[in-house]
Amino acid sequence: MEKPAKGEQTRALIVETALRLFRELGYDRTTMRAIAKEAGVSVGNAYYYFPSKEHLVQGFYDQMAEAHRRACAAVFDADADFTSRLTALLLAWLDVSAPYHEFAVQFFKNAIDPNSPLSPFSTESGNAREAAIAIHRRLLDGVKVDPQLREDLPELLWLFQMGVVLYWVHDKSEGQRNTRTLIKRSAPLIGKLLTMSRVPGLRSLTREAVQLFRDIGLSRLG
Amino acid sequence: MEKPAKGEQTRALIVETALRLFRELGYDRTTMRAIAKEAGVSVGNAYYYFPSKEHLVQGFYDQMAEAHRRACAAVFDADADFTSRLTALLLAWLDVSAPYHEFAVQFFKNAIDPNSPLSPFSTESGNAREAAIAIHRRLLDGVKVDPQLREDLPELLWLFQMGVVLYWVHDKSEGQRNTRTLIKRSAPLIGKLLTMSRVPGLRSLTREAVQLFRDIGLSRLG
DNA sequence: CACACGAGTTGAACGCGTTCAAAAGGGGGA
DNA sequence: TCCCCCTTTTGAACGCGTTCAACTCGTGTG
Repeated sequence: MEKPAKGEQTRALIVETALRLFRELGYDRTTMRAIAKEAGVSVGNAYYYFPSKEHLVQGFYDQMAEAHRRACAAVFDADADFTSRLTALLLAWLDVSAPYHEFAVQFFKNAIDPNSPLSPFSTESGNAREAAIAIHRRLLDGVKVDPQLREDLPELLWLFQMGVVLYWVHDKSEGQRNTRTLIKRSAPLIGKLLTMSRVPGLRSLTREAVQLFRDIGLSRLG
Repeated sequence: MEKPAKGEQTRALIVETALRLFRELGYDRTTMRAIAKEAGVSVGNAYYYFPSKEHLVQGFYDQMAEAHRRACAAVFDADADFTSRLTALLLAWLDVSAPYHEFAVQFFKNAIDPNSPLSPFSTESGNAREAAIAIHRRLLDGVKVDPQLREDLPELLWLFQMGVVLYWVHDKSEGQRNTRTLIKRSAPLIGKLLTMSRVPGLRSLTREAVQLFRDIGLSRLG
C-alpha cells in the first residue's frame, strides 16, 4: 500500500527512453515498438502507463516549460523595462526550444487539435498553461500599465507567445533568425502600443478590445 | 494522345466519393479502403491519382473557397464601408463552413503542419491562397486607406482571417456563436485602427509594423 | 502453507495509410 | 493479325499506433 515503486520505475524508464528517442530520431520515426524494445519492456506495457504516443510528449513539454521558467528567472532584471523583459522572455523560449525545432512541428500538429490532450487550451495541460501565464505575470511586476489592462495582460501576452510559436514552427530560415527578428522588433511595438493604450484616442479602443477578449474567452477555449 | 478521358473520369469518381464519405462520416472514420470500395476501384488505384489521403481534402478546400468567393461577390455592396465589408466577408465564410465544423478540426490538424500540402502556406495551395487574398483585395476597392498600408493590407487581413479560423476550430459554443461575436466586434475595431493608423502618433508605429511584416515574410512561409 | 487478488506485463491481432511488383487494357504501327 | 508500349488497375504486403485476453508475480489473508 505504501510503496508501489515498481510501477513508477517502469513508468519513468519508458518516458525517459521515449524522450531520448524523440531527440535522436524525431517523433514520427520513433515507433512505440522501438521505445518498448529499447526500454526492455513490451509494447502493451507502455500502453499500461500512457494512453497514447502523444501522452509521452507531455513529458517533453514539462521539461521545456521548466527550463524556460528557470531561464526567465535568471534573465528577468528587476529594473528592466517592459520591452526588455518581453524580449528576454521570448528569446529565452527560443533558446530553450531551438534544439527541437525540426521535430517540434510534429508535436504542434497534434497540439492544434482541440481534442488532443496536448492542446495548449485543453484541461489536461491546464497546469502547464497556468505556469506559462504566471511567467508573463511576473514579467509585469513593477511595470506601469493601464489598470484596465493589467488583469488580462498576462493571458494576452501568453496568446502572443503562442502566435510567435506558431510562426517559429513554420520558420524555415537558418537558425530561425526570422523568429529572432520577429521577437526583437515586435516586442518594442507592443511596448509602445501599451504606452499609447492610455491616451484618450486609443483608450476606448483598448477597452473594447479587452472586453471582447473577455466575452469570447479567448484563453478559455478547452 | 488527345483524350485520356478515362483517367480523368476515374479521378473524378474517386474524389467525389471521398468528399461524400468525408461529409457522411468525417475524415478519420473515412478509410481509403472504404473510399475505394464505394467507388468500385482498388485502394492502389486511388493512390495512382492521389499521393495521399490528405490530397483528397484539397477538393474540399477548393469547393469551400469557390462557395466563399460567390458568397462574397453577392454580399459586397459597392457603397458599403470597410467594416461592413470585412464583417460580411468573415460571416460569409462562417456560413459556408458551418456545416463542416465538427470535422473541419481533422483537416486543420493536418493543415497546420508546414510540410503538409494542405498548409495554407504551402506552395501546393498557392493558388487557393492567392484567390483568398484576392477576395480581401476586392474588399478594399474604393476604401480610403493609408497608401503605406494599402499594398500589404490584403495579406494582413487574410492572416487575420486565418486567426479567426483558428479560433473557430476551437470554438465549442453552440452554433459557434462566439466566433460570430468575435467577427462582429473585431471588424469594427480593425476599421477604427485602420482610420487611426494615419494620425501622427500612430503613423510611425504602423510603418514599423508593416516593415516588420515585410521583412519576415509572414505570408510567404512555405 | 495454500490461496486469492490486484498490479504489472506480455505479444498476437486489428485496422489503418501506404507501397509496389505484377497484371490487364487499349490503341497505333508492321 | 500480331506485337509493343504506355496508361491504368490490382491486391497482397509492410509498418504503424493501438487493443485486449491471458499470463506472471508479489503480497497480504485464512
